[in-house]
Amino acid sequence: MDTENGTRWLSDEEQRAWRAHLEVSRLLMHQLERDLQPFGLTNNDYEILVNLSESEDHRMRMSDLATATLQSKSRLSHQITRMETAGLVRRENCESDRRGLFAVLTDQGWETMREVAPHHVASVREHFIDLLSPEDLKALYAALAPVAKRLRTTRGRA
Amino acid sequence: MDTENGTRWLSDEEQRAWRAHLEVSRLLMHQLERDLQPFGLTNNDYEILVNLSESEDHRMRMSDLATATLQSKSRLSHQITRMETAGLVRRENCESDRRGLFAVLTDQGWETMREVAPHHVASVREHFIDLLSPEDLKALYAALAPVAKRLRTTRGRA
DNA sequence: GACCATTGGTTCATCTTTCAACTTTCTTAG
DNA sequence: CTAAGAAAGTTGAAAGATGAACCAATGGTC
Repeated sequence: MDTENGTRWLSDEEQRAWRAHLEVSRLLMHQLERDLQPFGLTNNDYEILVNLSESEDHRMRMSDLATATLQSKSRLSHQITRMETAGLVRRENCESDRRGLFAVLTDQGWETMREVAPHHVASVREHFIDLLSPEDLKALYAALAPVAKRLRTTRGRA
Repeated sequence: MDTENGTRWLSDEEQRAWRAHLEVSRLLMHQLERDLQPFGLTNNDYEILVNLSESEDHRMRMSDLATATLQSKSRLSHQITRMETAGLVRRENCESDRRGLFAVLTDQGWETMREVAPHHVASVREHFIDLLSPEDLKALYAALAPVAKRLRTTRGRA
């Protein structure tokens, strides 16, 4: 116990690591968002496109997509509606489960992806990856992977 | 060049470090938000409270607060309005610059802070800090500090 | 094979964020 | 001194996010 009420406050080392993580994650998201802006995409849009691009037949069930992108069903539904009107994606019925829907990449969506991906990767490199040494990368992954794992399982309640 | 069009795609090592960072930052924010919810605060609220608590006289100029919390003036203005109606904060005029305003912590705001902070720290420990070894912490900071620095200066255009 | 809890998705109301327009005060150059 | 421009904040409308309520379709189970 560090203080009279038993709270274990953060040490300086802990504090600065924590604040660095916080600051980087926010600034980085903003920067990536800015770099996507010229292409008329948001980070959310892009993430959906990535998921669909990497999937069998360029399609995913709504629920799976929601899980993969860590969004609520509701939010994803709105998001897909927007992307649908933008022509990047379309909804398609599911034969085997008639409640279900697929989100499917359109040709235009795929074309957009092919055009934008290189710029996005460049942006990730410029603002993050290329600023880290190979050791940094290893250390980062080693440190964060367990955190991610725990958060993933904790999710929904702890 | 890795491919015909000259894009330097991410290696597996790079990819997984990048995705780990991404995943942690999102899950973590959600978790912290959930843990603040019982106290009726959002992450944004809490961050404002922290900034004001740590400031001289528990007050900050709106612009400085906006900069410190990486928010737009507009967003901060709305945010403070909400916190003002919640009784956590009040606006006060600035003598020396009559365009300016201070956001000032109310007694209730300070009391809230004293009550909530221990829980928040516990949450940060449980979901992040305590999952990292001292070496992890050092490595994390060493890796991220330069990234943060660059993003901070890059901000607004690159 | 009828019932009921689950699952998959959408919708509506509400709250938050964003963006551009606007007011007031300050600063500075001439 | 004064006019032009910058800086500090606010405001309002439009877009996005959240959460609860809702409607089907499914999958047991008795």
